[in-house]
Amino acid sequence: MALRPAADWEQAARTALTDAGYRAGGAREAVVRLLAGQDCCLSAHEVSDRLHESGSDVGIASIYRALDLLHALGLVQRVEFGDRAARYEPVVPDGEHHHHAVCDSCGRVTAFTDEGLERQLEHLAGRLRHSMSGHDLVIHGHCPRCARA
Amino acid sequence: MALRPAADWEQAARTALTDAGYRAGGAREAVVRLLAGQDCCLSAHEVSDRLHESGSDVGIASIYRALDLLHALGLVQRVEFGDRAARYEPVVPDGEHHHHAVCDSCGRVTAFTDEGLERQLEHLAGRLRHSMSGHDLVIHGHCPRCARA
DNA sequence: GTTCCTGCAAAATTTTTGCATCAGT
DNA sequence: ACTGATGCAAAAATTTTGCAGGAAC
Repeated sequence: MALRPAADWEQAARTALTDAGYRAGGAREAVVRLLAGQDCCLSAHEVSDRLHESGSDVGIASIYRALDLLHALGLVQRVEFGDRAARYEPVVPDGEHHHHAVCDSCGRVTAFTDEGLERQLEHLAGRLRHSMSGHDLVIHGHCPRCARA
Repeated sequence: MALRPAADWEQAARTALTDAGYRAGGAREAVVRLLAGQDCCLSAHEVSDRLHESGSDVGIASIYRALDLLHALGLVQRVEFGDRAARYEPVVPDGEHHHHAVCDSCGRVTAFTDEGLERQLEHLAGRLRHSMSGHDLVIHGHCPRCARA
């Protein structure tokens, strides 16, 4: 299942940041560029590693600050898999939203979408009279490969 | 929405622990007793606070060990709300499963159940050929009280 | 030139582990 | 008695914050 990364999320994020009065520094820029090329979530540590691999020596504090800001602006979603590390992934406005199935054996993460599920969640939020700015569903179990073993 | 706590979860948990060869120590016993009287999730810190309030001076390490063990045995479920603290709640076998809506304003947590959602998740896991030992859905948004403001 | 951004280092939080001691079987 | 359970303290992992220097506007 190839979930395409946000083709123009990068530009949208930059515009949103500028519009909100933020300047274009090197660290935040690098984080935005990295996330834009990503089709699933990354932890702060993973962001740091990848940036260092590509020669961008961005401090971990700046990464956390960038991710916090992007989250506050609704540009990234925060996901937690139960391993005590927050992960972040781009949010495509009006675009597809995906969820994650995590294999408790090998750690493999399978992203998936389901239109019916999204509708059901909207319906649920309505029933609870709870507005919904986002949602985070994680299925735990065993991936096809590990289940066979 | 009064989600009844697991009436006999406490006994079931004790049996499961004994059957798995674990001894009945004071710390784990206290954690099990506290969780049994709980209808929603508690963080390790909250467990510690409540136990100390009721006079049980249980070390935080033992609480984490007890929660880890209960989780490994499938007796408690782990939930994360995005505030970097894992929460734990009893799992009632074959019983209802509930999810959580978290208010990003006031932090209030609303637990809810939805039979249709459960069915849909089973269906989804089947489609992904991913076994499902548990799942964790968190809706973020504003509770009725905060949405009005 | 002012103000925000960045990186380092230190701190705060949450969770895990080592180890000596204690308790359950 | 043997072995697992517990508590303390130290360590580890993740995230946040203070601050001085540098960059964007």
